[in-house]
Amino acid sequence: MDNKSTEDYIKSIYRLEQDNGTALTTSLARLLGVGAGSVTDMVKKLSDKRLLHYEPYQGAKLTPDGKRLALKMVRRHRLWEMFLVTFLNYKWDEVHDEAERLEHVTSEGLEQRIDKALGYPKVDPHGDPIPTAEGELIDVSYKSLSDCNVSDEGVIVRVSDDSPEMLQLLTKLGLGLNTKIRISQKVKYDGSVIITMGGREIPLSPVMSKSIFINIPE
Amino acid sequence: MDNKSTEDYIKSIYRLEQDNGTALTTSLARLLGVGAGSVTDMVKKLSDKRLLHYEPYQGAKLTPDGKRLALKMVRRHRLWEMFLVTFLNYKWDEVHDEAERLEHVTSEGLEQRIDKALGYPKVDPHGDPIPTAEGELIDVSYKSLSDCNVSDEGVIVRVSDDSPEMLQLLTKLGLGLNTKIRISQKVKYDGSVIITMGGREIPLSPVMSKSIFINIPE
DNA sequence: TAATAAATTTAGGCTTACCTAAATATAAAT
DNA sequence: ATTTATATTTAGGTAAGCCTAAATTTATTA
Ligand SMILES: [Mn+2]
Ligand SMILES: [Mn+2]
Ligand SMILES: [Mn+2]
Ligand SMILES: [Mn+2]
Repeated sequence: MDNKSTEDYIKSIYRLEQDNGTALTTSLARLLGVGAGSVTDMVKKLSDKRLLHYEPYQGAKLTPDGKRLALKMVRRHRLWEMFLVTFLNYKWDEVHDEAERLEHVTSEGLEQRIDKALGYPKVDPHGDPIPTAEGELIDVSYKSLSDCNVSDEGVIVRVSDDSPEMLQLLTKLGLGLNTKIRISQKVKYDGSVIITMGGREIPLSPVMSKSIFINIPE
Repeated sequence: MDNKSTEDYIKSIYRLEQDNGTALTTSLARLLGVGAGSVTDMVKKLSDKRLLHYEPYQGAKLTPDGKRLALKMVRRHRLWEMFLVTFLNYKWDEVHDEAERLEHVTSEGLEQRIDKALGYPKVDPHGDPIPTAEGELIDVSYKSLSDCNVSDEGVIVRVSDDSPEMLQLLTKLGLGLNTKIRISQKVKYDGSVIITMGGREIPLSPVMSKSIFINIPE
């Protein structure tokens, strides 16, 4: 009945299920940093608790209860990230690990007070939407730079938050949420994308350009 | 190697050792809400980790390492309490349980930022001193109302924080930190203490008067 | 001092969340 | 259709942190 493990498993399963339709054992093991055998064990337990459906060899899918829990944890994680940035002067590359721990010791009341103190924010410091208290997640599917075409223009509305190093690099380049940029060239040779921002040309690697999302006004 | 248990044991041992010179098994068990046998187990493990000295039947005493850890946890606990009151509008009777959980997921950096955001506070919302980052605890030994004499006068500087109910009652009576009061009568019959505060007379039970501390200017 | 009571430790068990290695199932390649 | 490779599950174990009940030690009282 450990909170932390259950909650982290459910969050990871949620993510994998969103991306791939199902959460396979090995992907989960990699994401959680545990052995495959451990995952099989745990997934069975979570299935007993009716947080997910488990079909041997086919992976896991969350039940409504599981999804509710996942969204609650995502909400707490993102609220904490926002809170740390807003009230404690954290940078956007420093908040993930802290939130990863704080999310598990957050009461209903604490969640509400953080939400209120922040003025009920809609997105976290990386532009990821914050699920509502009722578990609604507004699915904003922005285009990543690698999916854009030359001369597309817009503001950065979201960046992938899985690498602090990448976030630091963006900061160094002067790129952040709300930065206005334009796609000036797509390099076929290596998949790079070259953008212009305030007159400067900035080349971005394929991985980088998959991690940055912009909103293009029609 | 769980953090939470280790840290809560060490904190409790610290408290018992301060009060009684040693932390006996049964007191610890009562304080932590576990069985006596469990305490014996755990105390041996903590002894192996050199956080305390354990003499069978004689109880436990913290080593310097143990004391350092205890003070670190007390510091984090009290900083969190102060933070919740100052930034999230918690009342003084609502912060203890939250802090009890948050203290275990607090990195060095988070501790520092909370400290800074609060302007390096010296005491928590109950008037308890906050140990410094270096582990210094200024020992302020104020007199409890039950130790005062009739016509003693001063301001409330500390209240015991182990009962939310009691804290709520104080609030209802209009008593808080910095409230100026005077001892108007000591009732021998039942051990009550009657105080005056802003003209009003307020009777306080023996337990209550042992829980309120004032500073009497010479 | 001997008997009794209270506190403490020991012994045997349980659950959770891990691990590793062996067995098995599924998918890919010949 | 086999063989081979990969993914997954099973089996057997471990360490924490807890429990209860029995044994033992220490303290109290007669
Ligand atoms: Mn987490
Ligand atoms: Mn984020
Ligand atoms: Mn605690
Ligand atoms: Mn306090």
